[in-house]
Amino acid sequence: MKRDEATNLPCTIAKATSVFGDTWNVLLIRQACLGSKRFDEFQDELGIGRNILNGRLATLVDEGVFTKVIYQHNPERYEYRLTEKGRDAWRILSAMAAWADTHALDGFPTPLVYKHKTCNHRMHAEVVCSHCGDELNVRDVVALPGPGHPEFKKK
Amino acid sequence: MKRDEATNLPCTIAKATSVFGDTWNVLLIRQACLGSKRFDEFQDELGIGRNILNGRLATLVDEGVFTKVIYQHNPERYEYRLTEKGRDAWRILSAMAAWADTHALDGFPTPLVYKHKTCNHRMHAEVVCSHCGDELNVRDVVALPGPGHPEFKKK
DNA sequence: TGATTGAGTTCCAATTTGGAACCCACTAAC
DNA sequence: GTTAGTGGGTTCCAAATTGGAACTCAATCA
Repeated sequence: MKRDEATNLPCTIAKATSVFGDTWNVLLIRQACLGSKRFDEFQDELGIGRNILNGRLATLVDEGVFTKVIYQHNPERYEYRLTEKGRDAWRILSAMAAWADTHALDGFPTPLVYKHKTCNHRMHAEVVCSHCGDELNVRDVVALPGPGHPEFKKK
Repeated sequence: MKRDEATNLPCTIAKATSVFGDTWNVLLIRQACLGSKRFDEFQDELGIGRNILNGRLATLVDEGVFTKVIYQHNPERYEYRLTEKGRDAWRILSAMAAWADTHALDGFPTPLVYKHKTCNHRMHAEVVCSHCGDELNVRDVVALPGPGHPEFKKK
């Protein structure tokens, strides 16, 4: 099975991997969340090859994460802006940041800290239950077939 | 620049991509969160090639997401269990699930629903500010150089 | 007139995939 | 006591995907 056929598993996470299961995609979304918009900006900041960059931007536009917006005619120049889908991806990225801060830094100090403008405090992301607001742990969660599951009829 | 050199960017998200920036890694962690432990289980459920599977399991053990635990001598058989680092990755996966549920399903019904055993309710993940508890939006967050940032001295 | 900018595209060599077949140490079944 | 699994890999190879460098093209700048 190829990586992208995995998208067909009856699982929303698998669907998400078509966007997030690629380092460059994640980093591009990160840069965009931090304010980048232009081809060359992405290229300079990430050091990604121009051909690769071009391909990734195209798939992300395809996926609806970015839109191409013309900002100059003659010659035509486009910039890449996050859609709402793309902006919401920030939640995943900040969950990654929080995870890596506690688990992947091996004692090194964190390179980036985040501030929430709304409450004006330094913060990190927390992933909580939409019902009770408690932080999630694997062992407290059960997955059940939903209406779109192939075996849902089995009830 | 190669994908894995991106890990050196002064960014925790970039560090996280060494684990999450790969479809198979994400899917393997997903399966493990749902209960899988053995080589053949992973292989059957995901349809991943045995050679690829072997490589991914090795890197995930290396990254400290899984531990190899012997469960039978003669011949030796190992199973792959999530470490705490791996278990905490569930938060990222469930944030992905929530995102894909609202953005990547194109109106199809969701294949999987989640229940929180603690409060006994159907739920989805929400990503919130650790200080005020409000759901995060990109525009409300600023990133600032932290103690580990190369330009921190610039203050 | 000649450089520069912005956004790509083309080419090619090197790496990474994925599939299939093979291996090895045992155990169970006939 | 031979044959058929089982569990966890490894090897081989062809095909796809990378990444780097060079090239294009239209327009502007000095």
